[in-house]
Amino acid sequence: MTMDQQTGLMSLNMSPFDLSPGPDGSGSGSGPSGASQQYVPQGAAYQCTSDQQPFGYANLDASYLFPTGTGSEPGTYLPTAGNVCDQTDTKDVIEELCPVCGDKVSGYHYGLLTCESCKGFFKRTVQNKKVYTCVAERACHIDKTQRKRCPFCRFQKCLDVGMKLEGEFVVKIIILLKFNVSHLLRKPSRHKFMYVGQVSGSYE
DNA sequence: ATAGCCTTGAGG
DNA sequence: CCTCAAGGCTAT
Repeated sequence: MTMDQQTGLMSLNMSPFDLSPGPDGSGSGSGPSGASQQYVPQGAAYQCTSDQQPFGYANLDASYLFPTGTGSEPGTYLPTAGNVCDQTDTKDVIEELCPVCGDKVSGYHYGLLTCESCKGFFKRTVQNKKVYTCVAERACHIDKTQRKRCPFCRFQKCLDVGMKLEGEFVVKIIILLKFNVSHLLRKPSRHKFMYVGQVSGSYE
């Protein structure tokens, strides 16, 4: 493997790959193309338990998870189809917000409702095999105004909330992760292998 | 590099 | 034919 691949994989592997299926076990790997408006992304990390700060990623903005405000102020997050907290029917009333940065969503992209910029960012990152580094502690706050500041944490958050590509490319990434990256880490992440299991299973 | 807009193609 | 998501294009 080339050095370029290695660094890329290291970058990917630093993200918490907890894309395990939701409680309904619907993690079949079916893509958004086959999804209706009921499509629920598999972003387990963003589901609701009151004490959830999974895996110690402080950049998971708690205000996105557990809104306490009225929802009237800009940037306030309320549950949407992309965030399966005990949903009331706020969807019809409140403009949907990107689970990554809180910007206005433009549709389903890579598995869930996101804004146009995060869609493009995710696309560029994956297609160009971008390798980012975080100058802080991989826990940067990501919102609409600060999303440009740390692409590492932004991409990490994209993965956290459940953005994913479909098809062969993902399988290749998973295989590479499984066979080439785990040994590079002193402490392999169990979450990574949860992800591997889910995705590889869907292609059996 | 980012983000908004446009084009394309697949599926219903 | 319509809708929607992926990818392309381009101004910033």
